[in-house]
Amino acid sequence: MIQLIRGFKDILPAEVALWQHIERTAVALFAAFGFDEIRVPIMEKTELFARGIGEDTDIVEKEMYTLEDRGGERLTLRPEATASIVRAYIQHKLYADDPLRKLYTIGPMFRRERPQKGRYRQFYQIDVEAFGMAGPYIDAQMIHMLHLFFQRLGVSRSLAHLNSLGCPVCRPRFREALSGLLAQVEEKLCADCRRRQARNPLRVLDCKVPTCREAVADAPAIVDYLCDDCRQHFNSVTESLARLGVPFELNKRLVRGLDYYTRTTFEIQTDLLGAQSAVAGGGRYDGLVETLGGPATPAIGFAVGFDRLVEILGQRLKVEAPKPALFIAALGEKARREAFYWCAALAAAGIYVEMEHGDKSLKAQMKRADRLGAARVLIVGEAELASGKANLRDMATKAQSEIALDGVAEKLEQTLKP
RNA sequence: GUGGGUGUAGCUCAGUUGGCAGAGCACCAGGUUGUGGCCCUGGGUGUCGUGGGUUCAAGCCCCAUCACUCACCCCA
Repeated sequence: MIQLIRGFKDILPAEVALWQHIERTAVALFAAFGFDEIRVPIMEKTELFARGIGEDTDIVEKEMYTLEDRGGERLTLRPEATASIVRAYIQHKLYADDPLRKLYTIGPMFRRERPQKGRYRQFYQIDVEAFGMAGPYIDAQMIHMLHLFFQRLGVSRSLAHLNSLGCPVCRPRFREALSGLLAQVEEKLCADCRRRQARNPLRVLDCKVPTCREAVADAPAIVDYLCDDCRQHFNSVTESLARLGVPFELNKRLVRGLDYYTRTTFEIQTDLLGAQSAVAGGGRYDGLVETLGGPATPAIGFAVGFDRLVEILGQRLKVEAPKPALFIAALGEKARREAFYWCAALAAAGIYVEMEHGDKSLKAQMKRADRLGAARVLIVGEAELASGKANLRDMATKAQSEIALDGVAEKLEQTLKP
């Protein structure tokens, strides 16, 4: 048997209702905040991600699905959506009409990691981006919207973690101070952190090895090194969140793995997913549009881990399968033929009807009608075809009435119309 | 990429010292010659993940491999 690719997943009919529910909730909420949907390809030139996400990140270094197409071009299945949306924003000059653009997209992403709970090689994200707004209000609005989204879905046990990574003015100062401390405690750091120390010292801060945590316990906090502009921006964001009633927690260890982030970064964390605590995350990336060849444009975005959300909600939220308004129990080939056309007519009229296609006993057909939760059953056999009248049974009350077969589809449509 | 755990029926899982492949639920049929749920009776629906090896004999022991899973790592 051919099995699906490791780390990939089928979303079976039983789960799809929940996926659609989440999607509808998102779409309605985002629309109210003025976000438009954009759909971008799942494959891009490798260079886009290398430049956008950063050559030194784990994603680009070892997790991308990259291939050479028949023309020798290097292509990559997208590991995230931001780079594509930024590319589209630049390529189609979406800033020309109005530099302020609020966009979202929903779709699959690909990263070749070792699968585990809440982590797949093809996974889905709801990705939201806002371009052209430099001020702190959009930061607060995004986190507020995310909060409302989770609230509407009934996600409990989750909290927004918040930090600021500064800007090209103040981050180097912090980096230097941090490097100074790391040099002092180098012997206590794990091998990974010693490697990080040189290339990306900020990452040492979110190492989970206890000895590392201890070693950097009194490391300087980046929020203490922010320049005046960044400090003011960050204060304003936290004030707005407080006033909007969004619960959050400052987390000076919140460092994110993509190079493009500046200033505000945030994550929604939960303890319901084992080691995968982040169910949504994002931040400001004021330099990315320019890096990718567009005009200098401030921007901020976040992504929600769709699969993780499904996992959190899965146990709790049950969406009922639709039940047929009618089941036609047909006995004999002639009756089945008529039933087939009645079903077709009713479905065309928007009424959900089921029938039995095999040569089954009435008892078996009644059983199936019951299992499907059909409200009524139309029973038609040789005798009914001959007399021109069939029985219509109400499954709840067991009451049965006669219905003339002449123009029966139209009559049923009237009776069953919601 | 590293480490641990698990793979037996559609699902959840038993399977002793190596000796005929099992249970519950689900499903199908019948009890009722044309009427659902409850009940009764009957039916196992299986490449014991896969491929080798040891053995008279392997679901069980050995090797390899694949998948799932948890953790590291990373992130959504």
